Amino acid sequence: MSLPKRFPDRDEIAGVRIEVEHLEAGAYLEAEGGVQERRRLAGRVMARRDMGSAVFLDLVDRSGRLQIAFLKKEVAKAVDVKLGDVIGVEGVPGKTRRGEPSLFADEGPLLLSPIATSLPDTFHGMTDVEARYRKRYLDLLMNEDVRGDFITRSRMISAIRRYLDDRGFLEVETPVLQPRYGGAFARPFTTHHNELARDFYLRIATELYLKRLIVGGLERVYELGKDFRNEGVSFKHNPEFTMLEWYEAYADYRDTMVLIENLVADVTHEVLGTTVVQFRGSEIDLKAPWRRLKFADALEEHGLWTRDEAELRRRLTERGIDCSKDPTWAKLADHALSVYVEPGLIQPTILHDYPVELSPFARRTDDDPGIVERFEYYVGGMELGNAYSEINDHADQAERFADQLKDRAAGDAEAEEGDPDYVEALTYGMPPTGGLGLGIDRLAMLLTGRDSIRDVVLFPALRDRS
RNA sequence: GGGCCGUUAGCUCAGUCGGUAGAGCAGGGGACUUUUAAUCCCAAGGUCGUUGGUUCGAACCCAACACGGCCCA
Repeated sequence: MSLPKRFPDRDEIAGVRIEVEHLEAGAYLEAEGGVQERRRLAGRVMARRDMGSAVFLDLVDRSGRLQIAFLKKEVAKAVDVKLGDVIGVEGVPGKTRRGEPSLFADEGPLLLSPIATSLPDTFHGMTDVEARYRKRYLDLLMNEDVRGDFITRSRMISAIRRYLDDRGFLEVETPVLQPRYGGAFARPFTTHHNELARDFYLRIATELYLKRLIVGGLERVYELGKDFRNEGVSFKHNPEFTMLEWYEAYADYRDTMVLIENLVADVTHEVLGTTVVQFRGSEIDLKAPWRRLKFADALEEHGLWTRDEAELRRRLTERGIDCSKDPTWAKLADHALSVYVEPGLIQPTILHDYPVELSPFARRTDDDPGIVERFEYYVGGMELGNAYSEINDHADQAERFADQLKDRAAGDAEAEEGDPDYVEALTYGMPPTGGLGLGIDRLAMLLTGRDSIRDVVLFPALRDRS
């Protein structure tokens, strides 16, 4: 026997539920003239209450859950479905005598796809964290809140696209396979192209390609896609993660600050109906404007602002910090920041004016050549992203790459390798440009109130179970 | 990398002092005229994460390993 290949003219369960909301107990949904309305629903059977000559099913689709009532004896006797079957039903919407919104089916359900195994416990759901990640389809099926979180994530992403599209940004796609990697401090994944007989890196950022497009005159571009970093896994790190980068010609980092704080606030309000979120035990308000804090002031608050490498190392070591893996001043300052400053940045904070050593693509400030026009923005003690006024002078950029190579020689494996092809692009001239990156998974954590990136990534990276 | 915790039926969990495996839900069979985790009866369901060790005997004690979680670095 062949099962149906389609179930046309389907209604959404949530919509039917709203339609019957106003009815009295025991009433049916009627159109003008007293004719009973009919609706067609499809979904998964998530509960069954069998009375013998009356059968009740709970049917679940993406939008919600509704009871299906089979009250005619012959029909009820023929209802042969088990928990987890995918069925289609047709009937009259209404409320039972006890007031439960229901679809009253006058014929048996149409089996669309039978379950060949058993669903997890429908009362306790699936709670084993490892099982939830490995069999996400069951997690989504059994846990409505999980389903809701991924719907929230999806809405958030489309709202971000809409926000940028409406402001004249062009969505573009640049290579995932790159002959050189750059645009961030991270170790890459390596792969091999057989025909071209060469290795490629999976991108760690889209930055250098997107800025070539600014050279090319596209003026406002963004890319929303996966980056890959061959690093540890934690509550805020997954080896592949979703990143938004945008570049805006004729803007500087102050313009970018205003754009990002408004984007996050507006997108959050559009998705959640409020700018207030709960995250890791804190109530956080994402509405603009956000607090501004200078990098140097942030470290000075903790008595850690000095440009002297030995002195900074001494102060950190004095406090019990292991600096053995921090070969440069830049690494030490970054370490100090992540230990003493970041965890305290709970309400949205724009940390700006970074030391030049940490920022190989950012333009120097007018006042101090050791400081660059760069900011990172933090919420809930977590970095959401990074932005700067982009270097558009080829000689300056070449010099920064050279400085990075010195750091590399000093033992910093994450320092930039340089990219002569990118420097060449800059020799053709690039308009002054503001650029920004935003960690999409981390923003999704904030909007869903989840503590772990694994709860907002559908299929998080796990070890093999051998 | 370190510490702690966990891993028993498809799922959620018990398992006492080391004496040979239990429940609920799901699945199978049956009863039942409006149920809400419906209820009731019957039968079935297991490589106790893996590998070693101790012991007359190990789900339980010991070691290593695997996977996961939390905390620390």
